[in-house]
Amino acid sequence: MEDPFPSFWDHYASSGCTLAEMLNCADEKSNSLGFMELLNMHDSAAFKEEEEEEPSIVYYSNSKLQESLNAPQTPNCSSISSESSDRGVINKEEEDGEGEEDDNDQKKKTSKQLKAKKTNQKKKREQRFAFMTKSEVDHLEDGYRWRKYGQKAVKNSPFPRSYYRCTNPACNVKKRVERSCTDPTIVVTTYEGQHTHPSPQPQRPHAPPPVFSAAPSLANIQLMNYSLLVNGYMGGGGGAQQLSFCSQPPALTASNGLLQDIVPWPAAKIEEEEEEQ
DNA sequence: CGGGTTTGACCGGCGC
DNA sequence: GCGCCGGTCAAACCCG
Repeated sequence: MEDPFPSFWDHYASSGCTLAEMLNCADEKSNSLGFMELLNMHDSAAFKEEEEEEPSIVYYSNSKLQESLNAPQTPNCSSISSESSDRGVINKEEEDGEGEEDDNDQKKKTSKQLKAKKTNQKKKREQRFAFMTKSEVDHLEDGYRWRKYGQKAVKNSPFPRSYYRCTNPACNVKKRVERSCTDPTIVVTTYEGQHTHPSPQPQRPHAPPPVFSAAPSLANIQLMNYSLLVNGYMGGGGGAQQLSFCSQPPALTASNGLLQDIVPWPAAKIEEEEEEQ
């Protein structure tokens, strides 16, 4: 089969940068394109159609890669703001200001109901983007600070799903973290929304110069999915399902830093696990 | 003491 | 209508 998405990896191969660096480079470009945005801009029209259903998934195979992404992955995106506005976000003060109850319990209930209404009105979801990483830790460092606000058991999965929210009060980006039910080493991270602030963590000093003008598309990056997703790796439990893949791995070599970490998922392992089930 | 995590409860959506 | 499930809240707790 042909590689339908050669451009990104072509750029990559000639850049001498790590994948994360390339993504970060893009983030630093004048257009303020970041990791998330780069991914989201893939066929944006189609993505918008899908954004309220399932996120797209990118698969990274090594925690090192993830660690290396500790630069903004969910960057500022002014173009999204219009979308946010039509989400009908309710000003909290406005909502809460409808009268103060003396009774705490009633207050509590009222507040919960209001919140429920809020979430209801907020039904239009933010742009979501999911990717998979092979990592031992659930919560991967991505340069932003997150506060865990919930954890739920997931049906058809022995692993709970954790809910995180960006600690910046002005930023309503959320992310969900769960492990693949079929392989505990796979962490599925789903981002929702766009950060409205820069990453609190300093950029790495040796950030390389931009090396490509054309931002990689989601499809490009999904090249990394190639072996995992062929096998329908997410199983039934994960929430993330718009799996796509490319039959051919990008022409990666082990010579470019993190790239060596992007290894094809061992099909044999998957087969083993399927036999176990 | 402030910030983050845990955890049980609650709510809405959805399928039957 | 009912039950299941995902998502969220918030009090209690933990930790540096």
